[in-house]
Amino acid sequence: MEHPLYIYNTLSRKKEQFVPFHAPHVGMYVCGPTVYGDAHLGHARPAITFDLLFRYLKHLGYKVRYVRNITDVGHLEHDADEGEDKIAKKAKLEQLEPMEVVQYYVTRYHRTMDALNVLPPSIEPMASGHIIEQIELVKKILENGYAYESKGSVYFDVEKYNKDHHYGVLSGRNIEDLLNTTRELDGQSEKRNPIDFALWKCAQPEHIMRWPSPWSNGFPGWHCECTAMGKKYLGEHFDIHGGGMDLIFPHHECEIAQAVASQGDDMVHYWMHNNMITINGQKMGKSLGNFITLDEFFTGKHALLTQAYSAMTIRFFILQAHYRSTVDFSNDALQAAEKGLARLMEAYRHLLKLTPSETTTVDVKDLRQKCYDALNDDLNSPIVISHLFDATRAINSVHNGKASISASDLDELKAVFHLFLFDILGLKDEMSEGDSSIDAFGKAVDLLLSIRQQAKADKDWATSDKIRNELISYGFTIKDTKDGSEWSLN
RNA sequence: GGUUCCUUGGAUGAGUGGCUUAGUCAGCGGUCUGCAAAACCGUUUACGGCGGUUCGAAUCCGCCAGGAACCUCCA
Repeated sequence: MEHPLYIYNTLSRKKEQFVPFHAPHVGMYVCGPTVYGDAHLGHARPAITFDLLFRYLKHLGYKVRYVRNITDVGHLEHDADEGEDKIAKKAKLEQLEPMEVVQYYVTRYHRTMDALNVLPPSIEPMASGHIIEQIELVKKILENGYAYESKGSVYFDVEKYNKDHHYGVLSGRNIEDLLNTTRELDGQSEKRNPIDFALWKCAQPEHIMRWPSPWSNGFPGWHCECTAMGKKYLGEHFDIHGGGMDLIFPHHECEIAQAVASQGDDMVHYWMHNNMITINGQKMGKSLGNFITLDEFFTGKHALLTQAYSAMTIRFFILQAHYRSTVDFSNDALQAAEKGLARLMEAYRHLLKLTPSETTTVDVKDLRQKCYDALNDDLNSPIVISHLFDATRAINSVHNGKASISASDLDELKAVFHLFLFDILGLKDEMSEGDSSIDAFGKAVDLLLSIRQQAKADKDWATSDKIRNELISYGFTIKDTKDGSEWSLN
């Protein structure tokens, strides 16, 4: 491979060449949502980041198995081991079965991901469907002596583990600091050490979600699901594990500890983490209450939003920043993204209609390679987009008759534009998604514009302007070109 | 307090030792146009502060200032 793919590995804090364990197969696991609320802008970040990776790896010819879990049990509020289960709390609040809450939000999550053109993963396992695998994991860790039972619950013995291995490899922590900074919380008497984390929790009498186990009727600790399900579907060693940066500690750190404690080594080769989306410089998050759901973006119904933003605008906005940078939300930034995206899409529509010439005066030769180079450099989507904007300038020049392009260059340009814009970046042209009623509607508008064209030819400016101004007042945008008028609906 | 990271022009957001500009949005000037819009061309403002390494630093190192994430659930 001439220009290999490099990705940043959180474990080494370096960009590393991507070499799969068993090419052409690639195993990829990404932490999905806990389904007790609607997805917000922050959830779109990992979904889109790893969708880009998924699409690109497939394009490179890999056979990718992409596992993205749904957390529907075991994720507790307030404190990792003492709080109330998030799903159960929501269920109680709304007087529903926990699984009704899960079903409701999973359906809505899928709909939102679909709108963002995020491809479904290969497997989307639920934690509650893998209790047996998680119990097996806990048993194994107990057998190996890295866990202990206490009042029906099982805890991971971090101090013991740290004697043989390093607890903190991923997050760059060491156990002394953790011991000094871990908060003292109520009800931790079951644990030998405050930094120990739960592998299995004995359910309180009022707790609805519970399963039998050798230790008690209870439920698995949060970190178990990813270790158990990753192993089940991707094997003891797989290539990529992704998620948000906020999961590095404790979630992913604990996953590593669980893997090492159960099988002797970590399962994961490349740990990848997307950065946060901020709002007024602060992380957008559920606990901070400063989040805006994706549905609210799509409808514009939120106090902080001055307008609605399409799913593709959101996707483009996210792809315009590198996934390891924070990105700050603002209406200005989103409006800029909306306009930029519209320009790209319009260029693509122009591209399809260009007629080739004998000679080429625009340079399209290196475009494909430049885009590959950008992606190979740790998925640098903003650079890919900047190259597509360069191409946009060339396309518009030809469209305006100020430049020419040969048939072969035109074909190449079409192929490259389509490949990167649609197939890999996963954007789509929301204007051109027509059904028959839209088609008929479009033809009617075309007819009006052809009447206007005739009026212009007759220098009947009154009629011409009336048609244009009325259409504009209905929300259309009218653009006059050499070959007639073009329209779009805002 | 600890760990990790960030600070680029009016707004966003790449880049990482010199070679060629990131790009987008906004602004300004021009071309085009019946007038506009769009498009195209040109263009203004920049690398937090101080010191060091170097022939040369926005880019490496140190210190300082400011900010963020994680250390409690969070994508």
